[in-house]
Amino acid sequence: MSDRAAPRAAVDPSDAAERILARIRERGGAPTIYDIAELAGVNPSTVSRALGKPGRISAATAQKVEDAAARLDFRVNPMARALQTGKTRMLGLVVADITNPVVFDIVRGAELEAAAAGYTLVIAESQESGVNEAEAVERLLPSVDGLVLATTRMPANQIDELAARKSLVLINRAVDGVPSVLPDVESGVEQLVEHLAEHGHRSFVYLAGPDRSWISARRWAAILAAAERRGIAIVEVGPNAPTIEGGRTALRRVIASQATALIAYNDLMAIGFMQESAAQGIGVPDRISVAGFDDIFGSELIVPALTTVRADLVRAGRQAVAMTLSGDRDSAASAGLLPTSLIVRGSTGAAPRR
Amino acid sequence: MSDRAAPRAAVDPSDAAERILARIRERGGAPTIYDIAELAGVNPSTVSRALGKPGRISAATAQKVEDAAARLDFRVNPMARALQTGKTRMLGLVVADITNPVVFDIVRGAELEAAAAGYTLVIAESQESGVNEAEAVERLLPSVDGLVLATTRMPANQIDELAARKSLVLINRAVDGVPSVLPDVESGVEQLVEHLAEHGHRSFVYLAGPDRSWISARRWAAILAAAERRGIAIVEVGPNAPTIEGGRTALRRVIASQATALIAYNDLMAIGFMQESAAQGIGVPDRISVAGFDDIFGSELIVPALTTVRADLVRAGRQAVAMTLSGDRDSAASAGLLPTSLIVRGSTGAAPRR
DNA sequence: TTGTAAGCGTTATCAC
DNA sequence: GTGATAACGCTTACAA
Repeated sequence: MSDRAAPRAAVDPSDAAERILARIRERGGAPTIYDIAELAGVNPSTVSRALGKPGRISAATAQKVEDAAARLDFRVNPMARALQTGKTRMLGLVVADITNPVVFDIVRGAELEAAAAGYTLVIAESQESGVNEAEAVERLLPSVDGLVLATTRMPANQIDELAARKSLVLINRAVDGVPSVLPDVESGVEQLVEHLAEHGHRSFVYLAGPDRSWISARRWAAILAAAERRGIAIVEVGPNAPTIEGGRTALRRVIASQATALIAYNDLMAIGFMQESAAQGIGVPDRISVAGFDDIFGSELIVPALTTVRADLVRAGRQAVAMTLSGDRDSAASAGLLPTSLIVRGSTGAAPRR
Repeated sequence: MSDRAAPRAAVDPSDAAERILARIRERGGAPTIYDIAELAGVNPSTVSRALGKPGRISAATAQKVEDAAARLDFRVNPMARALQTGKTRMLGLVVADITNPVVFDIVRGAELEAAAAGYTLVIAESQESGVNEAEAVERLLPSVDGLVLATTRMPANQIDELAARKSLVLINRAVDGVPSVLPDVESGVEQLVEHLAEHGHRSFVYLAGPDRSWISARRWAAILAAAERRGIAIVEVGPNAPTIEGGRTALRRVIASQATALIAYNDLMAIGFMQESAAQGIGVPDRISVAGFDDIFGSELIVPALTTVRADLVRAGRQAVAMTLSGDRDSAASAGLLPTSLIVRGSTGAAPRR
């Protein structure tokens, strides 16, 4: 081994590091691969390779580079990398309303999956407005490698256009040719309608969500079909705001229908409806049974606790991100539907006797 | 006016646009300022100026550039801009637990303010773990211009270090020399303790939050002082997980203390405690009064509804982002404390007779 | 007011 | 296996 140090290499390496660190501090920036290259005595391109693709470099050089990088506390500049590669390693997630409990689980799932893949998640809120949503999408688009739209309000053609530009995945919305993560609405609805039918209910109201909500239409279709199959009377009341307030203000119209069971577009509306019922002295479930969708936080706190159709939203978030990253359009079909299940609680019971 | 077109400029401008668009499509990228420059017949730097600093360009040129940009559907590449300027126009927000309702409002406030300032908000979750938090911060750091840490678990020295590197603002945590947004704990606590005292309570329990939670310690200190001032007996029970489960498992220890009023670190714990009380047949507020902090979604749903100390968390989020952007350390002092207020609901009532 | 040219920190394409 | 060099798309002195 040529262990004897070359006489002219007598510079104290830790001194060199100090000198470089001082220079970095002085220019007030972060260390770059040039700094590392200098300290390790190699070319910047070698540093890039050593850090980026471990295989293609000699073990000795790789070690030198890694040591130098650690010594200088180096982190790659994501902007510079993105500029060169065209990949930002960021993902966008657009949701309608961050304060809606339904969204939390989606966000968490997406965050988990994104972080696991080394991606950074950027979240934007549309506040239930299509215009805001389009703006948010435009703002995010140049910075992200892919986009997840949860319960989007955008028209199908806009979505198509978007999908052509970026890897795009939809949650709770189907558009031909665009990958999406969808709950198996039928299965949960079937259980719910069966549960209500068993309790003697022969007349339902569906309290619809917002006007152009794809998923609200989807739920309505499933409920309608299941009710028809059993010869149960059903009407759709709406559209309504998908909020507590939306549920509250619908009370009178629902009661006027003389239905004995209410299925709300989501738990928030069901909760609003129940609050207003309580205020008006209308008994739940004695006078009317109430059910919702989503099983949000709060559904088991309210009295009576809310019967609801739950979907695994954390999984939806994870899956959407995974699909966005794979960029594989065909996986959309193969992904299948997310299972849903009925959670029976106190807000549903026997239909009142005529 | 020299209105007559120069003979050699006879190229159909819309043709030129088509040609450039085709080229862009072919190379599979987004339009750049070079494309605009070509179409508008000016230099790229002029495009940059026209788009970036409207004042410093002739109206005619500015118009040409804007038209060309619109025609090509141009958007600046944030990465390229960031690389040059060192500013990413992104802000990081690190929260302990996205699914904790307290966090929603902070997120929404931060999002609102960031969007208004043209910044993009990047959210990371630490899942209540200091290690995860440090990781998330490191991951975010190179991509953001500033950072907001909500209820951080990081040690003060790490926070100091961070603040030296980036514009940093804390929510619900104070560290010397680092700007922070803090609630006026004393005022809300004073109201709460007074409310309980008026109802005859002479013995309290404070159900503490996590071990190193600065804000839990803060609340305890305020409660302790207010109780002492009135000669009310008080003990701290904990630390506990700041969750429903944390509240549930504390029931026995709280009851054993024979206190007549419980103040929980947050609403989640208070709700957990009440759920377990109900399960054990312990009446709230007949046997023990319960109060929390935060006024989360769900606090008014549970029965009895929860008495709680509310702070304006949306405002906290907004303010934190605004402070991060201003980068003004002194504004920390001038910002003052966020007002808090007591929301009295059914979970607190008269102390049981001895 | 506008053009010229350098540079931000990486990665990719060549050579050697 | 490693070094030189040219991009990536934008901003910004400095010239003109």
